[in-house]
Amino acid sequence: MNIEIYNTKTGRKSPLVTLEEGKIKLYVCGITAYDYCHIGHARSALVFDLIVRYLRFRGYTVTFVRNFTDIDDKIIKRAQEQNTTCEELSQRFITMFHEDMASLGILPPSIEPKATEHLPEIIGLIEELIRKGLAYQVDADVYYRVTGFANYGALSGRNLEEMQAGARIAVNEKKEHPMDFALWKGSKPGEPTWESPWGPGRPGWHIECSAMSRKYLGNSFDIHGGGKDLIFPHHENEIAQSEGATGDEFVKYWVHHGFVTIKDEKMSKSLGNFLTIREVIAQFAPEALRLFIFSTHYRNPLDYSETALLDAVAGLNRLYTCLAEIEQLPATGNDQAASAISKADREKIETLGERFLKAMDNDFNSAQALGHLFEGVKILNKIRQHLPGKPARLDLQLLKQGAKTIREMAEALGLLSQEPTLYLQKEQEKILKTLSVTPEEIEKFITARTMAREEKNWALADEIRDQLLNQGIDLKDGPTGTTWQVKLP
RNA sequence: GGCGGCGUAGCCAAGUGGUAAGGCAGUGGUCUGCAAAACCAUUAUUCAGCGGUUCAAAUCCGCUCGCCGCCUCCA
Repeated sequence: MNIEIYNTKTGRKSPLVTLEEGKIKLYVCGITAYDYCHIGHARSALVFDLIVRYLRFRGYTVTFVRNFTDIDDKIIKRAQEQNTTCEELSQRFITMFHEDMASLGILPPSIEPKATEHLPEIIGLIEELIRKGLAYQVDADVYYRVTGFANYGALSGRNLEEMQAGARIAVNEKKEHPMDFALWKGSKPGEPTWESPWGPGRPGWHIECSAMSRKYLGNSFDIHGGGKDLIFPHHENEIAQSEGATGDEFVKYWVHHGFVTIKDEKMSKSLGNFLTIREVIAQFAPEALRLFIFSTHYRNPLDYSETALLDAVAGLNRLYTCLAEIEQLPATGNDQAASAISKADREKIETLGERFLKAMDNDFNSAQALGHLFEGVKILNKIRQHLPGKPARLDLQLLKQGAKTIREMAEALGLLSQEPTLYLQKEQEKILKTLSVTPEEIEKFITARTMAREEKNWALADEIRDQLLNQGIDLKDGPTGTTWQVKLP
């Protein structure tokens, strides 16, 4: 089995062949630190968390670099508005970002470089480009000369003529070509400044990623990722800078994920339709958000809604409930009894792992992979439900093995890592806290109801039950008495 | 205007040439005094529409309609 990856550059899926046997070098464009992260950022982080976890699960050694843009126009503007420094502002939101990532269960990258800590590398790279005739200075600015790089537009499938025809950008008279972009910007008064051969200034946006990826991963590396909106101009410009300077192929596989939408529109600040990670996880468990995001293939758009998250919570409960039920099965079974499991079901469980891997190997198709897991749950539940009083040893073995496989596979996605019974208990407690009844009160109601039931006063018994149900408590009459549980969503 | 993507059941979503995974909701059932919970079963002769290629198409090709994104900062 081999992993296939969709490459934006070729527009096709192709087998993953790494530059170095068994090793993957991965660079992902991180955030510009000037505001709270929204669920679009969460998707980005989760998608690459999935890719890193899965590649490691498949045996690769992954070096994962994700940068912070901590100097840029937006940061300068926001810092001025808040009457603070760029440094303080960006550091504050980097801290917030780390908090968000921790609560989402995102594995930390191997390296998290910041633009402002790599000025020597950035300046060096710009000098290299000037030397090669791929950049030129105008006043205090330095621009990249796009006409000097033959492949400009190859990643995004455009050419310079087309881009000019539909250009919505105001032409900057200082530039040789309208598509030339800034590598270095001379600073205006009051802005953060670094010394450079072109006078005091600061780096343009794209150059930092070229400089930092080269420093930590080399001239060529395996995978570069980000949101689809970064294809142009950001990643196009990175290629021009890096390949222009080194002459080597910059990146082998370009991986871009789709957007999170709300009511089918891209989340954006201007539309005001974005939700922060904090807002969402205040309402829903991070693991449910993870399941929700992985339930669609990473390249497709994903529409956020409360209903969709509620569905994910229900799905998570289903998975954990199945695992918890199987845990409670007896450890030993009847050696004499014949298996009560059909051949088809046995096969489905036995091939679950390989079917899961096949789906994930196919461009990280987590939606399909999760489908297999849910199918496994369905079969496991069916088998367990039909288990005789003294189940066959073989059948118990299959159930336990199936549950183990489901957990192992799910953990490769960062899911189902909690103890199933503990998870369910915690969910109960969490909801119980929001209800208006206490466990003591519930017990009192149950005692009263049991008396009513003994007197066959069904009307009163049902009234008590309905009352509790209204408050979010389900009663369950069993052979050994009445138990209760919080109604899960 | 240029480039790209999408349209599969009430909703969400896989499936990219061999006869429609999975989840949520609904319905029926097991259980129960009746319920609830849990579990099981079931739910698309059909994949936006119309043509074409093929023994065979949701999958390939063409056209039409609808939605979205990029081309400016953006995950």
